[in-house]
Parts: sequence; structure tokens; C-alpha cells
Amino acid sequence: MEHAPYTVCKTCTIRTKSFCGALPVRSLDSLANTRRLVRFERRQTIVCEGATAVSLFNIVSGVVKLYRSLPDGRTQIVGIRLPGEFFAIADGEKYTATAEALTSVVVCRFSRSRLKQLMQQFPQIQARLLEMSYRHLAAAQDQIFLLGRKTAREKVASFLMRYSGKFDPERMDKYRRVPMTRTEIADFLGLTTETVSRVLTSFAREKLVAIDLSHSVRLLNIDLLRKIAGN
Amino acid sequence: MEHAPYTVCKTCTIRTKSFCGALPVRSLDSLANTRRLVRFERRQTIVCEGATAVSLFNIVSGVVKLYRSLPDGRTQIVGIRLPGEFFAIADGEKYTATAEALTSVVVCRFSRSRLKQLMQQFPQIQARLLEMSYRHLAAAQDQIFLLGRKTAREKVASFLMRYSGKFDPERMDKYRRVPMTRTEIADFLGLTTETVSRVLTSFAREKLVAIDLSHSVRLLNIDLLRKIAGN
DNA sequence: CGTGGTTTTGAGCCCGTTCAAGTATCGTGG
DNA sequence: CCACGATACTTGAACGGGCTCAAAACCACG
Repeated sequence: MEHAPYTVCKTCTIRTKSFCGALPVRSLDSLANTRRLVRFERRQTIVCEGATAVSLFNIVSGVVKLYRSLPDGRTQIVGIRLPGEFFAIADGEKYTATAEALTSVVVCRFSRSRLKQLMQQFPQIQARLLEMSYRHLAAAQDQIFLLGRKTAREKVASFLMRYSGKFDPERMDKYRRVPMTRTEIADFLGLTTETVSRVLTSFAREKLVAIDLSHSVRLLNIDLLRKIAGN
Repeated sequence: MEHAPYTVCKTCTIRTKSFCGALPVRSLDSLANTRRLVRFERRQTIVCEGATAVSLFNIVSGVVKLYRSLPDGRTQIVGIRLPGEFFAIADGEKYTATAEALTSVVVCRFSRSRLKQLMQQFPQIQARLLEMSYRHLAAAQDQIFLLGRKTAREKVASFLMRYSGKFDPERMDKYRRVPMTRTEIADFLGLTTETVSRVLTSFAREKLVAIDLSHSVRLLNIDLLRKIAGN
């Protein structure tokens, strides 16, 4: 499912947030020529860990999880990317993590080699990508601290503070849905499904959150949750 | 302690490994003009988490740990930087982690603002920095998986495989010393000192490692250690 | 030699896991 | 619209890996 027109970049909702925003409008066509809009549905794999890295993706809408797993089934989400962010980190030749759609996702796919040419032509793009990489690195450091030193309660609270409401731009604030299963949350926090479930029901008993239909979580006491999350 | 001469860049041992290597030799002076060589001894703090980010550091020799800590004392090392690598990641204005010398360290300190000018002049520098950021991001993903999903034995084995021998360029191979205390290793692996010690002595009993004078660890059975480390 | 910091070792405990059973929710087709 | 099965979530009981607390051993330094 491809939205063909090149000209769409001009009206792109996330342009200013993303590296594309570094380009002046008149140069936008050279960018549009090198990318392709692609849509993925929830649970579809976008790239696989270890595959040859040919593309870089920019998220127009939706959310993507990056994860690694071991043959014995242990899985760990190593990053979550929101609209305007890019993904498909390659350590040289190969992707270092698998990317999968958490929601319906529309991404711009760029060929790495053509993007490299484009970056030589427009160094501002590179500057923005570098800046965004720093932000991703800082986010990774957050997660490293969380995984190494936080308790289950702190982990879940941190997760809720960080991500609830980030997935659905329409209804912010109160009805902050997170379209992740308990297993996915567990794989993000280095816990088991059961522990995530237990912590959430205990938060519900303490009136910190409410668990609505289809087990979705709504935040009730954000201040206390923030306190529990620590740092 | 400052090594004044600008011209030193030409003979710098890590130039080709670092972002400086992107510059042609004739342009090296403009780089040398913007940086300052500084030396730190083991345990000296180089930058503090939360401080305003004015510099970026490039490691000429020695090893640096990046860590975060909470007021209650919990500490987590979020990265280790080797010669040729840079550090001092800032999420916008502030450093996101504290940097401390693990060994005697010589660093090139660049002003962020002057480096930005320099990058506009020489976009190749930016390209190298971006590439290195990707590598750091991949390393962070390694650590995230390790912290979230590996057992204590796997963590220690992974640590030994990854870092022993990386600290002392002179004597590689057999006598791979790691100039970190048990507490520091624990803070890197999300464990306690006691657990690190127990795992190491159990490795010693199994003839996987030898524990020499001053508790330094020497690898004996690298193949098996790699297997234990997993992935 | 003492002294002080680091490391090792031991004993007991607890948080989060494992295993297992039961419940809720959703999609599908009759 | 409901019955059905599949999947996700919850709850309980028991276990155990790694933690806590405490003491002893080691080592560097004066």
C-alpha cells in the first residue's frame, strides 16, 4: 500500500519533528524522490535483526517496537519509536534489532545509500539525525538504569509515566491507552507477564490506575505514580 | 595538565579510529585549534549528570565509565567508553550521565559550539559521529538485553568476554586485567558486589578463570565462557 | 605490623519467577 | 445473535536466584 505522490512531504504532519524538517521546503522534492511510504499493520514485522541493513525508516504515524530475542525464547524490547523518530539501527552491515508495528504504522522507507548521498548534499539532515541519535541514546540510558536498578513497581510506574498517552494522539490525557499486551510490557521491563499483571492490579487496588474494558489501563493518580517511578 | 601543541593531531594514535580521522591531514590544524588535551586520573569525575553540557570529549587513551545514580545510592553504569570513542551525551542542554575515569585517561575536550561550527565546515566529521552513535546505540541495546533477560552467570560471562583485555592495549590476550572493582562490575551488570564475587569464584572453581593477586581475573577457557555468555 | 578498604563467604530472606488453574475478551462462523 | 475456540489476562501456591546482613579474609599502604 503505497502513497505514491512525491509532493506529500510538504504537508507531512511530522516533518518539523523529524530530520526532514532540516530541509528548506524548496528542496523537499529531492527528499520525496528517495523515499517510499509504506503501511504496516499491528504485529507485522518491518525489519529483522541480523538482516542486511538496506533501509532506514522514518515513522509518519503509529508506534514501533524494537526487540531482540534468544533462541530459547527470551525476548527483550530494546526500544520504542514514536511518530517523527527513525529506526533501523545497523552496526555496520546488519540490523541490530527486529522492528515490529505496535499499532497501524505508516513509515517513510529510505534507501541507506541514497540517504547517504542526500546527507552529503544537505548536511543539515545529518545534523538532525545526530541530534536525534543523542536523544535515543539518552532514552537507552534511561532504560538501562530502569532494568538494572528499579523494582517491579518502579518499572511499571516508569513505563506508564513514559508511554501512556503517547500512542494515540487524538485522545490525550485521561484516556491514555497503551496498545501493548502484558507480555509486551513485560518484555520491555525485563519482567514476566504475571508480575506486570500483579503490579497493575495492585496499582488498581490503590486507586493509582483503573483497568477498563479489554484490560486497558487509565491513569488516575499521576503525581503518585511519578513519585513511585522515581527519577 | 595540558599538552599544548596543536600539531599533535597528526601523530595522534587514535585519529583513524575516531571522528577526527574523517579530516584530511592538511585540515587537521583547524581541529587542533578547537580542542584541548586534558588528563584525568582513575576515579576522577570528568562531567556530572545534569550539568550544562558545554563540552564533548574524545578519548585518546584510557577508559571512562558513564553512570547514573539515585539519591538513595542505587547506581547503574550506563556505558563504558574506550580509546577513540567520544562521550558526554546531552539530551539538549544537560549531560545525561556522569563520566568518571576508570584508568588514567587522556581526553580531547571540544567546545560543543565550536565543534558544531567545525561540523558545518567539514560534514565528514558529522558523518563519523553519526556512525559512532549508531555503534553506541547498538552497544546500549546489548546492555539492555543483558540487564533485562540474562542470569547472573550469563551477565558476568558476557562482561568478561566483552571487556577483558580491552583496557590495557599493551598486554592483550592472556593477562586481561579489568581495572574495575567488584562493586563497579556489579553496577554495570545490575547485580550486587556479593553476587559478582560468588559467580567469579564459582567460575574459578570450574577453571573458567583464574583469580590472581589483587583479585584480578584472568580468562582460562574463553570458548566455554563465550558459550555461557550466550548471544 | 596495624589500619582501612575491598573481597570473599555464610546464612537467611524476599522479590519476582515458575507452574498451574481459572477467568475475561475477542473473533469467527453457524 | 450466540456458541465456540483461541488468546490474553488474572490469581494462587510454591520455589529459587539473587539480595541483605554479618563476619571473616585478603591486600595495599603507611
